[in-house]
Amino acid sequence: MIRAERHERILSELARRGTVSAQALSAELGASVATIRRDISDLAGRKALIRTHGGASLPSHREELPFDAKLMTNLAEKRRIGAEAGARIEDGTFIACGGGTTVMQMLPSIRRKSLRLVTTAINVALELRETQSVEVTLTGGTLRRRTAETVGHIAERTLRDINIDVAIIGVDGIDALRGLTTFDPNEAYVNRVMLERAHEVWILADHSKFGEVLPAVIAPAITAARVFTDTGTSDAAAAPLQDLGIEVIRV
Amino acid sequence: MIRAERHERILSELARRGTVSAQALSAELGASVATIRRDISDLAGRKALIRTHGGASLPSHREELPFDAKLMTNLAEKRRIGAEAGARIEDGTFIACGGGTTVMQMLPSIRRKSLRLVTTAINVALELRETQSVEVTLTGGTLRRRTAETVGHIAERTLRDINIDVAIIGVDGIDALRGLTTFDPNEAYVNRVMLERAHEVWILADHSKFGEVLPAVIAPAITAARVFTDTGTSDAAAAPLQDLGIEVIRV
DNA sequence: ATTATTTTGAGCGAATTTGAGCGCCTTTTG
DNA sequence: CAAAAGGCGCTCAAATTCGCTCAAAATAAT
Repeated sequence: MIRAERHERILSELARRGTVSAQALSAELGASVATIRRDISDLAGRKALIRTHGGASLPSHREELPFDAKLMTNLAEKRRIGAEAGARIEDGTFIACGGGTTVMQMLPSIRRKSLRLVTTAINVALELRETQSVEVTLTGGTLRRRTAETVGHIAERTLRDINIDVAIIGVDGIDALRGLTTFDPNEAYVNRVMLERAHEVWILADHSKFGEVLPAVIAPAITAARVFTDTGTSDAAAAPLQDLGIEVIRV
Repeated sequence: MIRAERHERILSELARRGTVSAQALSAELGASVATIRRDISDLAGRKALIRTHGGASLPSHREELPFDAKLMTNLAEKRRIGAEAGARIEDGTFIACGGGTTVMQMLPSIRRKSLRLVTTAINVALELRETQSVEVTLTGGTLRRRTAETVGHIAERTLRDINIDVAIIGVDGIDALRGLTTFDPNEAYVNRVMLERAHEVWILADHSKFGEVLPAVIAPAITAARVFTDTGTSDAAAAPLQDLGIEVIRV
């Protein structure tokens, strides 16, 4: 295992558990305690975590950090989900997407494709800025601080003027009976418009999102859609969706 | 296996896993470690990945913004110009701005103000993301790679629906006879709309911009406007503008 | 078919990383 | 409060990886 991978897994564990011991990491990652301690020192130098006696803990002010805790949770799963969805996109497609953490993990795969993309998220725009083969359009609108996504009537109107081939959205809750949900009503509404305007809908959701029902409703029921998730999603969780005729892709 | 195919597989593995070791790739692709290392070097040269000891990791494309302060010419002047313009903005104003390097230097001084701002530039949005007191709206539109600004009919339409108090734009060329100019025609046009929609126009231009005439015309003639520049701008350069009744503020 | 060019794999010294050992220090526990 | 336990910083040797050269192999050109 190379250093970068250990660093990533340390941050991922940290995001999940809040604190980690060098001992435990050593056992989990199969590296000596000395190496783990060196890694922790490296990451502490980058302010990605706080070094503590015996291990490390999450930094206090998450906002200013290079590694967002939410981005690091279930990172490996999100990568696989994103890569799988990205690999299935065909050249020439017109894509719409938001800025969820799983959607972000899709971007490395679409960088080599030739397509057009409209997004509400400045993160996505930034990440694809250098990519020659992808034409990026921003919806515009009011900027939400928490997610760096744009919402409101401007975003909505932009989307209504575009014929989208595939809408790819990450959701915070997916439930066969209660539909797709998220935290912010404004974002939910923009996502809903995206779904309405799209010929095809792909949903990215890691296993932790299944059965979750959150306040803001994107879609009250799931109809035609492809759901991408990880192998951590049980058959029992996937079955209700498949009964609705929805394709569930587990990677 | 041909080289292009290996490159493709390496990038695809990287998208899936986030990091890869040369060892693992060698086994998976059936090529020697030496060849894999050469491939990684090639891809690193194209900035498609980051070479690390023992393998490679995904690149982060977010830190290569054109507004890197280190690369900026006349930085000190731009800071003074931006600070002066920012200081003159009153609370409650509705501002429009682009994303020029000088405009970026204005942002620190508007952090503490309470105002609304519409911008074409994702950098501005990103910079003000954490600022509670400033409500940020993005115009949306097609993303220009070089400047990270949005242009086109979407940006234009957003601006046409807003009554702007002050439009603050950085220009690449300012000349009393030939007007305001910049490099990109698309950006020039969006800036023109911004000027039309604004009750007041403030122009930020360091001394190097005076007398410059560039291909894309923002405004063929300068009418009512305030020009902010540095003390490096000579009286001779400022006089023609002042003769037109334009206020030139040198800081 | 033969020659020229490019690509690949292996070998080797240099550089980097890793893991273990050993006093010293911090935390815990009785 | 003192002793024990565990963690830290440090050094050093072993293990890996790197950069480089060179010959074999594959590919392209004549």
